[in-house]
Amino acid sequence: MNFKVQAEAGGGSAARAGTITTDHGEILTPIFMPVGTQGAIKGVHFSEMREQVKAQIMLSNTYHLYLRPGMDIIGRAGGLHRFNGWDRPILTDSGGFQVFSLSERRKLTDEGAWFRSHIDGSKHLFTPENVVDTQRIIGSDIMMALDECTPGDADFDYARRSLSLTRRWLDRGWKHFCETEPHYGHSQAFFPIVQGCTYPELRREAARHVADLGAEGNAIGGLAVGEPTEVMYEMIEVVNDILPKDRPRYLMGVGTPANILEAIDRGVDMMDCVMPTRNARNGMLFTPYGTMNMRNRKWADDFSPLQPDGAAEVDRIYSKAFVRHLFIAEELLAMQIASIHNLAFYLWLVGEARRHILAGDFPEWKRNMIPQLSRRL
RNA sequence: GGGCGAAUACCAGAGUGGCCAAAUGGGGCAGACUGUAAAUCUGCUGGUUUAUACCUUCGGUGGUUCGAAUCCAUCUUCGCCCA
Repeated sequence: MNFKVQAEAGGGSAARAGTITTDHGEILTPIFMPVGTQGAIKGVHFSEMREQVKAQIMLSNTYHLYLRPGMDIIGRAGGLHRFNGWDRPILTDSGGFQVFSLSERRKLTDEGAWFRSHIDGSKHLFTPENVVDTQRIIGSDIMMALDECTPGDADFDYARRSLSLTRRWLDRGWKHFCETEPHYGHSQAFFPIVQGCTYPELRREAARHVADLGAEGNAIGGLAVGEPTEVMYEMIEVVNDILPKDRPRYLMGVGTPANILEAIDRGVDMMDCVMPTRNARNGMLFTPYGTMNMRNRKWADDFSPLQPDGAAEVDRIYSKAFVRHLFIAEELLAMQIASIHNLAFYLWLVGEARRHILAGDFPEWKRNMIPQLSRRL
């Protein structure tokens, strides 16, 4: 994997535009990565991902694929790319987020994280090493370290101990990564993750440790997990001050359209979030002019296109009234259209950010966009 | 012409003497959703800007009763059956 910075926004902004090169193709940054937890983007075909969403890389999840269909199947398929047919880059999360989201069904030890499967209750141990092995079998272009995603409201003592565990796990995972080889002939990168909750001193310490590793890219985790948004922005600044500028920075699990622009402004290059797809399934559309709840009666006889100037074909061929009808009638197509729309919008948003960074007017553009994005139409 | 049944909030539909402003669904409104155990969850939905409070409601009218959506009489409308 290789990263080149092409332009910096300047004018008080840390935003930059770059290119990540992987064996499965190039990624123009800043980039948003649609989440396909189980190897599939819910409700969206890969042809739609390519032609309408214009996704350049997708996310998948080690925990889910490990449980189902299991590594035997993924391995025999020849890795996830072969298994699901997506030939562009794939990034896999390690299961660290499940340490957080399934907290009541897991137990953390120094050895690793014990999980009870959410599917059948069976017990499984994730270690920093076996999570690397699993991601080798998946064949993701970018694999993530096993970490504890610390809740945003953790007290200092908990956050300190949690970070210490994440750091020990990271050292072991990194070592194991360096000692093992890819299985399928394409190279794989390993991203360490900065934790530290909302405590700047912990974040700095974690960022220094991560930076010292010299990985091909670095991630910021444990944000948008309960802390105030302003605190999240502050943590991004604190961390990005330390993380190397010549490596991509990945802010994990963030966020709203406004969050994404603020993160880019602070020097983040990669982001992912379930929001565009999950909220789509729940009837919410994001647009450059605000959000729409497609179940509202006010769209019942609005026969204008979803978004006349939208990035996706669905924006022009389907009307608001029709999509509202599909949601009320619980037609599957409603969620498919909404998911394609939202992902296409997110990709449009980061694409515009990149364009404005290159054009040199990113700060003004961002300032104008932010108030619009959170309006309710 | 005769017989039977039914009329409940926006819709459907429970409730058959007090715990009923009235279950439940739908619809409507509002909110949530951030490295996906989520096509999910929460709240409101007669009025009175707050309410364990008051007022107006269960086809119309008139009764019985301390008390009626619930019982009685009658009228109206609708459905089914017999002529």
